[in-house]
Amino acid sequence: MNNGTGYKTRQRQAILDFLIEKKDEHVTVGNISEHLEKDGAKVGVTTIYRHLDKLLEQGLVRKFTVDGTTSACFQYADQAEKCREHFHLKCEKCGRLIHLNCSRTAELCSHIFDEHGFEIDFFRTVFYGICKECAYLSAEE
Amino acid sequence: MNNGTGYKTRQRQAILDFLIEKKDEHVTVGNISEHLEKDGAKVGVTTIYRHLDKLLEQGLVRKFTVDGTTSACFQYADQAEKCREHFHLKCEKCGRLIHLNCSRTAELCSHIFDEHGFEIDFFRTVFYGICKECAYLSAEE
DNA sequence: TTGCGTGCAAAGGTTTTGCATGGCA
DNA sequence: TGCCATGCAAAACCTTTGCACGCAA
Repeated sequence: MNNGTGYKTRQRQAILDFLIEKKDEHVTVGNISEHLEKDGAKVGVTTIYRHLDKLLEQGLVRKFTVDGTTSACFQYADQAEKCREHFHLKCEKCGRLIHLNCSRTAELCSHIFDEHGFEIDFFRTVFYGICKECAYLSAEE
Repeated sequence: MNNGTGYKTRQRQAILDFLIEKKDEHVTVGNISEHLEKDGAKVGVTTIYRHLDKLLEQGLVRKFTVDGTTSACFQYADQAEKCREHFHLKCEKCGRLIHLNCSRTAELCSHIFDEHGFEIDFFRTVFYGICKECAYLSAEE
């Protein structure tokens, strides 16, 4: 049986390494391409897109869109399995991804399912907003 | 003094009418263009983009991006104000957008702000999942 | 008449697809 | 060897810009 990761290739490893290195921030295809080229390990953008699609399916990366930007953002999904049980908050200013471990969200989820008949996809759903630090910084100005 | 609305033209009116008609939904430039063409009141996309930019400046429409979509979404601002108070559920199967008017979500939001210091952007945040109808249909098979 | 509004065509950027070649297993 | 992976080129999109012409005031 295939585990779905396909062949081990230089390209796949380079992309994954970069995503893991930048796991605390989100990166675009442009970022990946640029970085790998500087590293002397150039990978065609087509390949990058195709690997990101696969990683997305496997739940190893998450994909976001950020207002005001043109290209999609990707971020390594650390502890992917655990992330199916909680929500994620994405700060629209600093781009930080916060894992919200809070029983109240689980309750809301059950409520939405029981009363509204809607089953939430934890992996895909992201709360966008402004984090504490960024709110503080902008209030200072 | 200029009120910033510019000349009254057929095109501006047609775009505004459509935005108001669809005030409960997110519409894209493609939606607007398509609709106006079917209506026999075709407006060039360039003009649509330019008007949306102006309406944005005047605060008459809101612009945002939704995960999983390629083009920007716009919504008439009147209704948009109401949409700041509730969450949106998007079915991953049928694509339907549901406005969730439920006090429990407001409570969760206050909780997240008070306890976790994160201010949710209602406008951008969308819950992805499977709606009642689609769950029922797929269970039947 | 004046100057903004309009829309075609073209450009710029992101993402996808076709296809021949390369490389893992 | 048998597939999958790769990457170039081209296509498909979305959005913006340049420019000549149209039209509201």
